[in-house]
Amino acid sequence: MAATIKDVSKDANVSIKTVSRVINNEANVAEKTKKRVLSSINKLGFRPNKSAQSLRSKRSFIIALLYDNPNKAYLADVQSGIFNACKLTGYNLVIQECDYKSSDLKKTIFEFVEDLKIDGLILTPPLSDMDDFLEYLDKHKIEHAIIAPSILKAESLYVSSNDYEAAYTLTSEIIKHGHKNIGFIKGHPKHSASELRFNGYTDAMQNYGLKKNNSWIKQGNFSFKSGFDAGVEIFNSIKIPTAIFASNDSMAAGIMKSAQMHGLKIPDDISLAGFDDSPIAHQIWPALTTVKQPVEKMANHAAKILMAKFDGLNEQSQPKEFKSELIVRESLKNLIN
Amino acid sequence: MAATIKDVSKDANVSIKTVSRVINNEANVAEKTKKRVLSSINKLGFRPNKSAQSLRSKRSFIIALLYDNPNKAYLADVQSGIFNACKLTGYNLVIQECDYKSSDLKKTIFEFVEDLKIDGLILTPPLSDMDDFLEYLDKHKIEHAIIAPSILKAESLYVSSNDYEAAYTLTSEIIKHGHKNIGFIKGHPKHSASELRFNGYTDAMQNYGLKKNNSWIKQGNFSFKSGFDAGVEIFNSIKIPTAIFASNDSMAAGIMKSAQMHGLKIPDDISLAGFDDSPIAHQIWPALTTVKQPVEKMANHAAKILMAKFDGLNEQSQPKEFKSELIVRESLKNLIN
DNA sequence: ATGTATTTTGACAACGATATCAATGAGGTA
DNA sequence: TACCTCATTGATATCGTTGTCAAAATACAT
Repeated sequence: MAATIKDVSKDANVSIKTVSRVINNEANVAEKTKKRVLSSINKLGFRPNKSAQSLRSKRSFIIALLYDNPNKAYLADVQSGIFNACKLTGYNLVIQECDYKSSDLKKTIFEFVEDLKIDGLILTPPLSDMDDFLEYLDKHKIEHAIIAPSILKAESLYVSSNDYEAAYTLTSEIIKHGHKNIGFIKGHPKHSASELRFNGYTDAMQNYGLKKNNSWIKQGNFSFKSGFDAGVEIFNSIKIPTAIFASNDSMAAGIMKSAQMHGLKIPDDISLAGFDDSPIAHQIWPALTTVKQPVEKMANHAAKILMAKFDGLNEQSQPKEFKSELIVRESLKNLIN
Repeated sequence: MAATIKDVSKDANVSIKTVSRVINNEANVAEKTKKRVLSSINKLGFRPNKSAQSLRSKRSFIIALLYDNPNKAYLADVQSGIFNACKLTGYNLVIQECDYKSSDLKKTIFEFVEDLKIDGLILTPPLSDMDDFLEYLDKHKIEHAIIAPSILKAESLYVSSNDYEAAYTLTSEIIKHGHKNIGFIKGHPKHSASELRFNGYTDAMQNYGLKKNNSWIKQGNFSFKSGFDAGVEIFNSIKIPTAIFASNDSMAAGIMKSAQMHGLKIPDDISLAGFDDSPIAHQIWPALTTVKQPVEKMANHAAKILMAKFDGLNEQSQPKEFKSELIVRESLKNLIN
């Protein structure tokens, strides 16, 4: 039978309350007492009963990851980052898939949080940008950390990446390779990253004095198929660009496939660039020039600042922006010389 | 403030115990009483406090998914299948990444299960085949359902797919396309599927009177890189096969990349086949001939039979074998005529 | 009508922690 | 010594359920 506080208290010859104090690292326990209690805890292999803790103290040491049908690799990275943060602190992770369009999203999540006494949530796009949902969480004092929100509110916990800059840099890189006719595939309209990336592209084009051609700019939704379809449209048009920048790698892979089916060689006939550095970026040939986002690290940090908040630690609580890294691979042709 | 059993019992004018009986669907509650209680529950919006339930009854209505660094798409599918099963029953899902090589795997999982009062586990390969771990779970009466174990024990809960048959069928299909020189890339040695798939290949070759060539048979580990490396080796050898069957799609994609870098055209110079129908199978060009496993359905069923067991339902509890589906795409050339 | 079996119900303890608040002890001051 | 303060400790109530077991109500047989 597992040991209880009572057992420990007897063994250490103190009251159960004192043991509780030690467990919870409360102030005002004499050093000597604390040592004695800790050694009893160790000796008996005592681990607090989480249900009882949770019942009394209304917290569970569980955090939840909320997501809506994201890219699988992205989800796995996020999850892994959070999980590793949890391992350090002893928190557990439950996952909750949800439908951001559902009318009872709020109710579902509220009950989920209440029932499990979830200590806090981690939100991924597109939930990260649902203002009324975020407001609802605030109103009901449901703690949460947001991954990649579009609006960075100082008072909220979030991690973000420099999507705009990275897209600007990547576009510049394409231009520096001598390209002037550059198409763009937009991402999912509900993901804030889509707009940021598009803006990065737009501003770079403008600053280098290049003109955008609207027939080379297509709306996608981050899926392979949407990239493929966009590719088909573009390649069937009268004049095709020399390079296409897709807002993520899946769509870039879709374009690559449509190009290849169209008899176009990459990068000789058309250069491509993606975003995210998902596995597919280097699993196709030629490998994609792309931008690597430290997704796992971001998620890890999101979890850390969330949990730090529970423990009243504030030092780490600053929102943090993570830098992306440009990865130049074979899919981009140098037109100069 | 959320309503408690006490509130309901007052409202329905019964004892709290009777309310508890209704909540738990226990026998021997008069129909009339039950109705009255249910309507009070509804009226007050009562939801049982899980911490209290868990504390008293030692169950949590939580199941856990255990995995060790699998393919990301596979993980996402498994997770999604389980999650959908949970949604129907009101269970929650917590995920636990673990290291199958770790020496304190047992201890970690035991404490995890005890602390959270986890009702049951779902195991994915390679954990599905760790006999001493499974024995340990049995010994400590930790309920679990196993996805794709190699040894199908009648007394345990599992779901499996027909890897052997599917590999046999796919190999036959390759042979029927006129191929005689067929290479094979083995999967991760700790995953039982690896052996089954290899056996399917071996037996098909034998039954069609074809000889295996050991320099075309390479050990991989299901990763893209291991496929790539195997491809490099094979394509650098003096004589190359006309087709290669890789035990999964990632490795097949790896081979494809190495082939393309080697200047080989697919399927004209070399035919390829994979296994799993992961996203990459159709995101590359030419798309891979492969075998589609109903991973999500399998995981869904695993979760269902596990939860059915908790509720004493046995009807659904039969282990179930799921059938894979052959998907012929462009990566396989017909050599006949 | 009576006794017996069975169904239905409720009073109260228990699960294992934390919260409240009062009691104790140590240290300092007059 | 007597008094006060503040750190340390413990007795007991409490969180919201389910488990135990006995009482009450009902059904059934004689």
